[in-house]
Amino acid sequence: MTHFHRVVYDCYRRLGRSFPWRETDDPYEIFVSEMMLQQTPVQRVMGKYEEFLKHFPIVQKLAEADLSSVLKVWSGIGYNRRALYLRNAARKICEIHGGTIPSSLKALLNLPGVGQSTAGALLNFAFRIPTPFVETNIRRAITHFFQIPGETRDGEILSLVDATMDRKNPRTWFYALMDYGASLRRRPEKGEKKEHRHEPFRGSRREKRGKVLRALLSLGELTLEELERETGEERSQLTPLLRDMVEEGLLKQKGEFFLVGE
DNA sequence: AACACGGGGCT
DNA sequence: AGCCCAGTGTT
Repeated sequence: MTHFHRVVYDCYRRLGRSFPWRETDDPYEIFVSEMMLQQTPVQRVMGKYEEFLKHFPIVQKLAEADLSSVLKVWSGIGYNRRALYLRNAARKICEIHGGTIPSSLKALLNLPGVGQSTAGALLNFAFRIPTPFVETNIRRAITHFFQIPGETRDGEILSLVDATMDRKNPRTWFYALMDYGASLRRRPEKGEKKEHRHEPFRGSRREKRGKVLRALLSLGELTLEELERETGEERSQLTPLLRDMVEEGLLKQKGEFFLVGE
């Protein structure tokens, strides 16, 4: 038990957070939470998580689901392509792994939408296999405590995570470490890495994509003309955007109609 | 290494 | 209007 451990665990006792996905041991339920939490505030996930599991309680149900039904529940969380990744990951889990969430890093990384961070989180939280990983709260926790520059490479952060993690209690340790990191928001160190800045959301291509998706989810299938009217966007803006969304598998085109699904 | 990808809440 | 927030896939 080092000083670092004492600080982190002490913080956890004082202001550790409780979430539905921290109460379950079901790897599928934890998997869903990790996919939702990518680049998404915890508070927002809280509002959708239980509803999502009510609609898709087990991985087989999600695997069978139409993309439109998944996106209807997902809508509002953001980064809609993650819903497609998640549904497709569920299919792959059913086809290749017999409906069991895989517990090896290699197999997890082969699932769509699962990278180093999500795979690491899953191994620790769902399977209690101690696995170093880096995400924003862990980065903040490590750079703050060890007083290293915010621009420090993930590789170096990762080796510090590896060197300091509590291998006997991986799940609790990473909850504690992430909560410690979360408690440090709002008072960044001098050299804190500036998260790459976004364009304004208003008027952005992202916003247009969101409008298109919402229109198609609520009205079914629409022509280009109808989409122009429903979203209030110009055809010249809509056309390339629709082509990309079809390409990504978010939308499908049947004749002159566009609809949600791949 | 740089980009694209949502959207709600807060100041 | 600008900033923040449990990353991943593509180019």
